[in-house]
Amino acid sequence: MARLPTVLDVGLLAGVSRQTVSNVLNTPDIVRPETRSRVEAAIAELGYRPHASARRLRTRRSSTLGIRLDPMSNNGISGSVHDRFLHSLTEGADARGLRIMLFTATGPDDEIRQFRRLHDGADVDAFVLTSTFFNDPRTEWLIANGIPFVTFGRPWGIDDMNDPRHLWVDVDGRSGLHQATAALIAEGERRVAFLGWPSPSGTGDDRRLGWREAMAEGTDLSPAELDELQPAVEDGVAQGREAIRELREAGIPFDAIVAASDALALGALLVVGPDVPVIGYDNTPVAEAVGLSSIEQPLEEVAAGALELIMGATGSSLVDWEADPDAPKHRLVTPRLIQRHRRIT
Amino acid sequence: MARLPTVLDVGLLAGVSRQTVSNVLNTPDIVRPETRSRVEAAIAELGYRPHASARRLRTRRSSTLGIRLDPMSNNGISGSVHDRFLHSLTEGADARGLRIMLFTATGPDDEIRQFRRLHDGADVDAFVLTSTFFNDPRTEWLIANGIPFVTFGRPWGIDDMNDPRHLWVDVDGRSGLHQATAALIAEGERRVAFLGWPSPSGTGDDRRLGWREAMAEGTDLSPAELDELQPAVEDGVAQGREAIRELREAGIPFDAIVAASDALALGALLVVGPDVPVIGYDNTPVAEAVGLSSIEQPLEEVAAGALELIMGATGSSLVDWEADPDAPKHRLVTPRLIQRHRRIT
DNA sequence: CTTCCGGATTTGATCGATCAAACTAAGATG
DNA sequence: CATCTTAGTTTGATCGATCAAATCCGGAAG
Repeated sequence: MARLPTVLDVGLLAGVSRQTVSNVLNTPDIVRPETRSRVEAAIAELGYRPHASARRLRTRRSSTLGIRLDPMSNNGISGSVHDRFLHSLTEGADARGLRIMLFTATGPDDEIRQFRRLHDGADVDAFVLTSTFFNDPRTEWLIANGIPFVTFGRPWGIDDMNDPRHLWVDVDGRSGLHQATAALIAEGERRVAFLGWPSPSGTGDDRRLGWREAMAEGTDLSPAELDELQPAVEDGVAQGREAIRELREAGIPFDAIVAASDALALGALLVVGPDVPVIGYDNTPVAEAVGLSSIEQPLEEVAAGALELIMGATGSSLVDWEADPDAPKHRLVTPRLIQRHRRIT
Repeated sequence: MARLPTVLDVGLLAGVSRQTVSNVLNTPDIVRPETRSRVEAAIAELGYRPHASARRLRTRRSSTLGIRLDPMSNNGISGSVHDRFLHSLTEGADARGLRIMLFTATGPDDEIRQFRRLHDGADVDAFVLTSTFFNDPRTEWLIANGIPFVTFGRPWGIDDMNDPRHLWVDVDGRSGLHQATAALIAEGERRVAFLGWPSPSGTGDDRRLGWREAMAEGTDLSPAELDELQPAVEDGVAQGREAIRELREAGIPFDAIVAASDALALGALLVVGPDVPVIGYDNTPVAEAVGLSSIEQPLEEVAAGALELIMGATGSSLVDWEADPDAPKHRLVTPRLIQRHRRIT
């Protein structure tokens, strides 16, 4: 195979220098229109493609975002969330001329090792983190090392959610649970239980709060009664099933259930039978398949928001925070309730 | 932040030249052990990381594989297959010092455009393709342009499945359906229907064949009777439901169903009730959640196989086929049946 | 008519690594 | 003792692009 054409070849054909070709590619507005079109014709004729590595070496920018592929999350049910987010992110990145590079890690420490490797090797400019948790060492490390990143998930446990060095996008789970709970109350249910995760869990506590608020607004249950109606277990179908079974055996009556995840909701479904309404969270394929109502997260919007925060509204290079301190630093998007009718007993 | 250390800095500290540092990194065996450990100490002390782009520019190798992120496949149910494959692939790649770069495309033509962009830009060395289909233009183009690739899926519709220029790994769906069908026959079922996809479909026809063979071996049904028992519809829960409904309305009796996908199987489940056994394909989270028996594809093995075919048993650079014409060119792995008991009516 | 200005373009240097060839020193060979 | 070999290491050139500074040129200003 012949050598691929370079800026020099294009320049020779168009009768200009390499730099002018480079200018046509990067700063077209400073090139005379006539020259520009001549260069563009030459590019097309030769089928020229810029050599990404050469450009990266010189500019010290990779135009690539790194993202860790989650370890097959728990039961696989909510894996579709990460999957959908990743897909939207890749599409949005493509549209901006960015690339997405994947990696895996065995835990937070290993992930930090990967951060260093990929960043120092100039493989990626910035990282997108998912599943943030309390006192996440990853974000601390990235901030300390001045490496740009954006998280899908709020900086739970940090005093200042508005730290300008920590960009984040998140879904307002509190609103989601509020919607779900309010919808059940509107249908006449009174004792709506919340099947959630053990505290502290940023996401879990936030969702629980939405439920409590809706209950306080729409029912006359006392705080003590609410406390009884909020079993907390690790995520999973089996765990959800057991939790609801125990709630029932403890003699605590409930009319309906809202859950922190579809996996928990499914576990609940397997216990309560068709007459007790259950609402899940994440709107996974499983929820759709069994006819489970669920909260849909607008992941396209989350992905678009992540890109906007880190690369600007339409840019393909990092936003310079020093220069533009007023740029937005986070975004909270609102999920919505998807109502379905049941197909499982 | 200070400038990152380079090979030169490491060499200065260790008292050797840049090239010796490079040799320690790439061909350690030609460096005197004593020198090597001195260099390694310097590397550790400075926290040196090779600049990936510089290396790529010089070597013309990116040590990166490109893979298209599938457009949210059909109903999202079987999306988990691609997801799991991608995960295994990324882990295997990490272990070899390779990276995975994602991209999306709106269709085969657009995907070919991306191939050219990523390959000419030296972003990736090779591609991993999924979901191959009849007369796939992508593989033709890649072969014509001499770009290395491996497919997850056989080259359906091509005369020569052993074309050494087309590396592939696939799961033996025929064996999977044979297992499922034989298991049902062993349990005493006789009229086992096959709910599949319209022909021609490489994967679909292959799976159907496994069913027919098992039926021919284990029952006395005539070919004409079998023809009646194989409805074919596009993939999807609704389509599966309708197909089985029509089969029933047509007055064609059946005792059990094997399906070409979990989505179709789930559709069937919604019609037949708890007494008719149904077996799906892909062992998705949905199957697990509703207690649907299904065929599990060993995706770790598929991913490992893909890497081995293209990079050699443990290598991190492309296998040179000219030099080693006897290297394996494809691999067929066997799936296995997962038996469950039903949770849906 | 000369000088200055600014837009358009070109030239020289550089990013960080590896390749290819040259060099060095110690041991083997005749 | 001079020459050859070879393992180990160094030097010069290069990959393809962009940055920074220099050059060119036509028109406005004095």
